[in-house]
Amino acid sequence: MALLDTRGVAALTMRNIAEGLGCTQASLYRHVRNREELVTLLIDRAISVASSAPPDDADWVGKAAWSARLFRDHLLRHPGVASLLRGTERLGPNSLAGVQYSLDLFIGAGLSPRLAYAAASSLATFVIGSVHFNLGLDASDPEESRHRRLLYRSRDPAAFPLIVQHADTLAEVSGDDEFEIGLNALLTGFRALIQSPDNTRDQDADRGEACSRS
Amino acid sequence: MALLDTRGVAALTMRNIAEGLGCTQASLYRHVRNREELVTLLIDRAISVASSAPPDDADWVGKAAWSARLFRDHLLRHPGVASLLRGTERLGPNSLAGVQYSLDLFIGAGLSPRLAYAAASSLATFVIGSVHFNLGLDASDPEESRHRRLLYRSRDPAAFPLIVQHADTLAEVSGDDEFEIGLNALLTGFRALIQSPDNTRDQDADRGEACSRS
DNA sequence: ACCTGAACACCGTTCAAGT
DNA sequence: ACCTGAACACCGTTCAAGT
Repeated sequence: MALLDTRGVAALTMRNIAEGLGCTQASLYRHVRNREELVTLLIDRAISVASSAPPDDADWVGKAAWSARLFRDHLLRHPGVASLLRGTERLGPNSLAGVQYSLDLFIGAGLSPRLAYAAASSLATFVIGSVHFNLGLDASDPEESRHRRLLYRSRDPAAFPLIVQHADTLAEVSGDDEFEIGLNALLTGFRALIQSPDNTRDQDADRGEACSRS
Repeated sequence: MALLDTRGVAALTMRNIAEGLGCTQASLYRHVRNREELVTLLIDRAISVASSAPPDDADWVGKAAWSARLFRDHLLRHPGVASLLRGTERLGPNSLAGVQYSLDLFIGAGLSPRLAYAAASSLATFVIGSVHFNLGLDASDPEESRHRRLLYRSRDPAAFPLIVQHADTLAEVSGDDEFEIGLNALLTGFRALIQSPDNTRDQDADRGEACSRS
């Protein structure tokens, strides 16, 4: 039932689902406990993406970047799916397949299982967050840049001097640009993590950075 | 009206808001067009966070990390706010103040305005996405790790060998760990971006606009 | 100008009653 | 066992009518 692509997330009601399946809304509760459970099942099924493998001659950075772009493109093509993605869904089989793949990649690159898991989670967080950020904007794509330029230009120069000064430049930065630069930075950071000592093996002794919170 | 903290996002209905304000639901539409407009106004007001400045003796990496952690802690303390955050809200004055601050930081560090903007956006994307990922989990914090361990352990070893093999290690990685490692990687990547040539000035900016200034 | 009461068209969920 | 019809308690939004 990935036909929320056609009418959007707002139309994904129990009544509409039942109509599409040719039964009444009450019947759905015989197969599913909540609407939330139905959504969880739907989401995991909709993430049958990373099936196409990255080019085999690429290094691990290239493969990670390739998969991340593939995942992002898939979500951008199916905004309804993306708007339903929360963090609780790491349990479905398709999500776990993604975790398994990432672990394989990052452990093979030299990270400890712990760091590989954290790196994979960070990457997924960034990809999903990046799509969330650009959800309502792609529809108004041609107007979007102009709108942002006008918004930035008309701010108070005393309060936001840099925004006003560079309004034209900032307005031209697309969601793709942001994603590519962030993706690159993340992978560069992972590579640095590998090259530094003490991180290829797991020892949860405190590292240089202060990780403590209040 | 940040009293969605007490009852959660599901209770943020026009009827409840009106009751809290001592009027009827219909009256709200005299001051606001949609529920969405009300939410947008509410969100920007709820992001009056970064008011406390980072320590002045830190370098730009330290300041960026400090602000990112501050923002994340604020969102974790107010889950209702975080669950309403989408990407469309960069227009409010408080959000723009965050953009202005980040631009100041990254341009001062040596990035071009374009890259500084993309870096700031990536960082915000990561912070917000990280909070989204951990939203429903912090409540069940004590049980969460055990639950994940059991889930990972019971998977099919043929399909998810690495997950099963390292189940105990992976289950112990907390949301804080993931965030710290991703944050570190992002900032490391930004630093590498600065040190590489050709990035401190804007290449494809042929316009007369000055792109770097004191 | 601002507010009210009442309605409209929805929503998720439940439940006795059918077969 | 599975489905149905009808109801319940909500929701966002609108609008004639008040003051």
